[in-house]
Amino acid sequence: MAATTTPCCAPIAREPLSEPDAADLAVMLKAVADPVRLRLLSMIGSHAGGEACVCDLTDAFDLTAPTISHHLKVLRTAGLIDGERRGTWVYYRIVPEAVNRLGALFTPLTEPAPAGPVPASLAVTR
Amino acid sequence: MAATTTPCCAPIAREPLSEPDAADLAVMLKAVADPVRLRLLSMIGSHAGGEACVCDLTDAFDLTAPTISHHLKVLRTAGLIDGERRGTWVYYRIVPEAVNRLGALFTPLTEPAPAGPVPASLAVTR
DNA sequence: TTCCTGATTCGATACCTGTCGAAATTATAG
DNA sequence: CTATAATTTCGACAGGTATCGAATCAGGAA
Repeated sequence: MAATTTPCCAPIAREPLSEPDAADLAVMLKAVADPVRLRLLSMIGSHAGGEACVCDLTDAFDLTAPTISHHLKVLRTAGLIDGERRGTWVYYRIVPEAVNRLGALFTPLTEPAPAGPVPASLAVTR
Repeated sequence: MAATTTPCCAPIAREPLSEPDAADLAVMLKAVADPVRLRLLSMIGSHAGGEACVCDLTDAFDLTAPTISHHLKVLRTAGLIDGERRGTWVYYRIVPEAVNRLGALFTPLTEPAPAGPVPASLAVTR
């Protein structure tokens, strides 16, 4: 489901986001805009082997299993992680394309960029 | 206010995010996790001169002025934009450090990242 | 089979959030 | 000083969401 590697979207300060693109990205960002899910994503991504068992994740939080399961589902529905059952346990791993897409969106701007004349090279392309 | 250039945080898949860091980043991400605010941020960042007047922004949406003002406040509170009143109009511009911080968080991974040996030096800290 | 353990689904509840209309604020123009 | 325009603040309301306990599903072991 939703394995479509949508390329999409120049850096956020490059040109105005279209309404559909904004809506699409917002779905992904909403999934990440939560302390628990951020940590889950980080734990999964940094875990040895590139994947983590739900059993490992649950213990790190002061939350019940259903709640963790709910958060994992949100991340999976947003296309940020992918899960697979192997025997008794379920393993999740990051979907790199999705994370990279977010990284590309917030690509570095012109750095400190104090108030300058700022050449119109950054004008609205439109 | 809140001009503290919090460095913070390795790429999300590098090591598990600490609880405080996750909470901190979630605030910023919540601000961006909305279609309207995403477009506002994009319009401000890509506007000629690096700043945009509220009057310009309001017309692009099918929302009332109070609502747009609310969204701008959310973005400003999160430290993503900074506003300044000049005469009758209020101008907003992006805070590059904040956006860069998000970009760094979702920095590219090792690409396909299949199951590798990956030393257990990155286990869940707990 | 039957039991046990890991994980998800299902309701229910308390809280957060996006939106609006009305009122208040700020600054320019007559 | 009064009028007008641009923004913001203030309630208020509808819809969304994080969390839990209980029930359910999926495999492995006795």
